[in-house]
Amino acid sequence: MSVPVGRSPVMADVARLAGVSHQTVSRVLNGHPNVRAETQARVQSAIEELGYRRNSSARALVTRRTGVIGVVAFDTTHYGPAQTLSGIEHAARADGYFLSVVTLQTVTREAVSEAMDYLAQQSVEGYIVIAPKRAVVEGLADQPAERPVVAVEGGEAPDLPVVCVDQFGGGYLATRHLLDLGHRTVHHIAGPGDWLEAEGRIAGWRRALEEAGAPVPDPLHGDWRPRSGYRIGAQLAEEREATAVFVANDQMALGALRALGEAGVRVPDHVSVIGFDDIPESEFFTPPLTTVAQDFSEVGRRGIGLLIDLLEDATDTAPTTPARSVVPARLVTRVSTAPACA
Amino acid sequence: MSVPVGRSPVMADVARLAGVSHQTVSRVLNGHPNVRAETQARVQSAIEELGYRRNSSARALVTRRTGVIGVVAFDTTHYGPAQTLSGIEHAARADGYFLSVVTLQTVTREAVSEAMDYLAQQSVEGYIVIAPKRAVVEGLADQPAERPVVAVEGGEAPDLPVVCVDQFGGGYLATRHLLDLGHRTVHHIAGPGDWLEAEGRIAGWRRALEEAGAPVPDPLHGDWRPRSGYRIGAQLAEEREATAVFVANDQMALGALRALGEAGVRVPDHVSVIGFDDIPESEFFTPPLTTVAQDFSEVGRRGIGLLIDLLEDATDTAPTTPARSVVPARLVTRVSTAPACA
DNA sequence: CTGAAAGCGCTTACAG
DNA sequence: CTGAAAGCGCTTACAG
Repeated sequence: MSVPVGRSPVMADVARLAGVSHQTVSRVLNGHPNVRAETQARVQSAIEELGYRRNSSARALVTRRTGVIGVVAFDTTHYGPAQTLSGIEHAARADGYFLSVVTLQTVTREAVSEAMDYLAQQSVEGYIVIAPKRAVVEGLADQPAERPVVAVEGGEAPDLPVVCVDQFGGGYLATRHLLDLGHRTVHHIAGPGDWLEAEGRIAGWRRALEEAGAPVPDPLHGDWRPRSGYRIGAQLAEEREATAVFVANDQMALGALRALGEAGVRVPDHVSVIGFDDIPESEFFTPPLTTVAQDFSEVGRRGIGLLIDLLEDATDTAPTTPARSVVPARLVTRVSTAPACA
Repeated sequence: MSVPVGRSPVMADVARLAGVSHQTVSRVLNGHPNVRAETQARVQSAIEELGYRRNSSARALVTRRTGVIGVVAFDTTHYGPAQTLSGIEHAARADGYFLSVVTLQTVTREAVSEAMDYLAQQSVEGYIVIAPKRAVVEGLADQPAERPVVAVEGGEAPDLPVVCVDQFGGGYLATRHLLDLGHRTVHHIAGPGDWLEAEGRIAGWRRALEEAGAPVPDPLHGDWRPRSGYRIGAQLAEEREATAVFVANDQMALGALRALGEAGVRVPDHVSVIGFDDIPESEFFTPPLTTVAQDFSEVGRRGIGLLIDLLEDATDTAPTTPARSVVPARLVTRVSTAPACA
């Protein structure tokens, strides 16, 4: 054995065993064409015999590429962000990149820039930031940004490449569905005002209403959690005005469904309810929830695709307008929506 | 400016600006004590002026430490794993480590060892593997394992340090709760047979039943998803035998609740149902679900703690028995369980 | 097709 | 308290 015990083998060990120089080993490892087939085979078997593995730090030091993408996500009892993260990871790995992840508890501009700073210590090549709030996106645009950044779920970010689901289209779709069912108007339990997804869904809802010449009630803001949907649902039940409610996510819809049920309001007989997200549970709500599905995996894929383009594009000509990719939303019809009572 | 445009500053640039050698800069950066306060201040301000950031690859090359922990998680529409990952991340960052994450679609021995291989390319210092199936844990023990590995959710792993929630205790708690309510016995909708969590919960359930001298029905296996709970719930409703059902997770409990409701079986009047996980939705199920909560953040924290101990322990004396840390489960009483009808 | 030389940007002994 | 020297393990021109 030419490798001392207790030390992992280095390129020179492989070279010695194969009877070549370490440059030749490097060539083989990097798929360089100018290596004789026989030499290549000898090197390969030396690599396997030794269980050699290239030192990534040494390689990164000279190539100036770490192959690491930094991801800023946030702490989630929510379905969407978790799915998005997973989509990002799969896409990154398929392209041979590594993912270094920081998850945030609070979604503030400061927390995000702190997270990016932390990741910078690890020499990430670029960032994917899940940026669901306006302040975060704006903070992102302010960053010195020596590395490319792609915002995911970032609404219409000012100066950043963005991938997001078509929240506006989803809100429009949901509302249109209810109007088509003959409802005079549609009430809206919205997300918190500073979330871009909430904004987009509100805008789509409003547009559909306006197009139809329907009255536009004030949106009622929850905090995404079931409890807030419950509270607002109870209020709606008491007012006895709404016949159709578009809820900005399935968790709040669950709460609303429960409040309605407790108040003796039957869904969909008395009131139609539609959600947003299509979480795995919503099919088994009481009643099974009509909702709007988002393709989170696709969002992840496109986000990584965009970032890698930025990373690998030789054409370093700064694009006049940053790329922007919008994934369509899709209506999932179940039984919580029905025609308006005549 | 002593730094050419277009190149990020290196230690030598800082040294030049501060009028010292680059070793002194290194000392300041590493908090080495023997640096004159005045020198240190000069170096610090040079660092800030230049916006200098240490090259992590160069550093890792010589220290042989990357500060990166590899995490193998799996694709999750499930609540628990996502929370666990988040707990791991926070704990790691608090200790100054980075997390490189691979998420798996399929939980097989091969997929896990492939993922670990992928992470090895990045020179991770150790691994945290979320290993919820027996085959995975066993595969882990077989690994060459040049780096420390901690299994999370790994039941009673043969030869690995493990952190997990007390599934047995949780199953026992749930069953005991139902027996204490006067039920003659408790039926069990279990998870898939090859999942360690499912096994642990079954064992706890069985023990509670046996201790009470209650009959032990066959456990009915679902696949964790709502639909399987629905199917089994419908079957139970038809048989009209069960008065109390312990369901191995909240998602299946949701399905069961729905099937029971459709069959006209009232919960908890006719049948009591208890779940496991305490997902955010379960409080708003119909009816709100009594369940068993797991502290996923604590699992993540302990997992990282264990791994870092392994990484940093100077006392390299191989412990005779690998560490094992069990996080208790906790009963959350809501309204889906009630005393047995007399 | 292959090897000798230089260098990436740090840290670690070793002097002083 | 501080600096000159060596070296971590690779890749990249440069020769041949």
